Amino acid sequence: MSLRHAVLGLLSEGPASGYDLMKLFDVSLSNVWPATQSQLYAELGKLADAGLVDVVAEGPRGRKEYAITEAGLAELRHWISDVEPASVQRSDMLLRVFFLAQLDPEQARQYFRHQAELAAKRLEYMESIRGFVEEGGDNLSVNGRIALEYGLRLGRVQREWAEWAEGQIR
Amino acid sequence: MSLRHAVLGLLSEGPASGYDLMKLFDVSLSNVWPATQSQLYAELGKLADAGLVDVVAEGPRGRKEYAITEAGLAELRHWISDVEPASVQRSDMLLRVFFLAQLDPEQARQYFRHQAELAAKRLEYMESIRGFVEEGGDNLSVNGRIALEYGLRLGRVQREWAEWAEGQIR
DNA sequence: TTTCTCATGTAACAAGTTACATGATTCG
DNA sequence: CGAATCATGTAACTTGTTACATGAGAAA
Repeated sequence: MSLRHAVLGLLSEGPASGYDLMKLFDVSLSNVWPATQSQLYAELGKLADAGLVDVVAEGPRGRKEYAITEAGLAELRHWISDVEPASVQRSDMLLRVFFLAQLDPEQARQYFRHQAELAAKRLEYMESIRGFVEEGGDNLSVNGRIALEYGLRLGRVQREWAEWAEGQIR
Repeated sequence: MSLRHAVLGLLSEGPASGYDLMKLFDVSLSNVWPATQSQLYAELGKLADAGLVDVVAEGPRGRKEYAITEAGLAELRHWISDVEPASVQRSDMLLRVFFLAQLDPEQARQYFRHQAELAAKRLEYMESIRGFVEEGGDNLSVNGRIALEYGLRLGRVQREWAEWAEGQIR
């Protein structure tokens, strides 16, 4: 049920339309919780049915502006502090590692080299948006920087681990 | 389509029944790719329909033993070396971080403290299975140790990051 | 003989993906 | 006027979760 809370979280910063949320998602949450446009609109409908958000205004082109309700805020806070985050995170990158014996050693080393490169690229990307996010003083930016720091640290261990792993293949 | 390849990967080590695979999953892959029993049996059926595995023996209690086919091995190798792993990994733990402004500062610090503790517990758990996995000389164990090393390094940054983040909340 | 483990499956539902459909308004 | 952008939605499909159903064979 995390998409639901992602939407509630964005709306906790102020009212927005589905279209607004979509764009907001793309520049913020999509790195930790991707969502598609159709998923978003469907979720807004369900959220409204459940009374966690309200349609507070209707604009041109059928635009509907949503705002979080008291019940929605309560649900959001409850989710943040009382619900345990998922303990296992799926990784098809690590899944492949288990089966590397199906490749010959040089290909297996290549796999790790490639993962190291990808991690390096992600690091570069995160460094680049760091300057961009640096400015925002809003809640999302402040906490987004904490999340970004996680990404940076994660990227570094990924790169180092992949380099180490390459050396493990004899 | 990763479950499919997880099953192919396990079968690449030798024939097994759905029941065998289930137990194997629990002690190995479930940490990087959880799957339920019903998912497994369904996938085996689809895999057989697609000609990537064959039923090579039938035993007591309706037991069916599956073996990977040449086509299955080819598909597995192709997936490992030619298909890019997913670039974004969902994290509802990081998602919550974006919305921490909804809690008061002490609660937010508590959140990070709790995450640091969880990371420490996971580290302990991984240290404990490390000795256990240390022995196996089979392919799955050798590469499993490389995956485990990833888990250990990840756990350490998670703990350190959470401790750092706690200090960021003013 | 009763209980445990082995063993496979179905059904209902929730979540996520991909593609398509449609139309209003704004801007150059 | 034509193109870009704004704006919402539906449909088909795949993947994952939860719960239930059933029964054979082994061991106590």
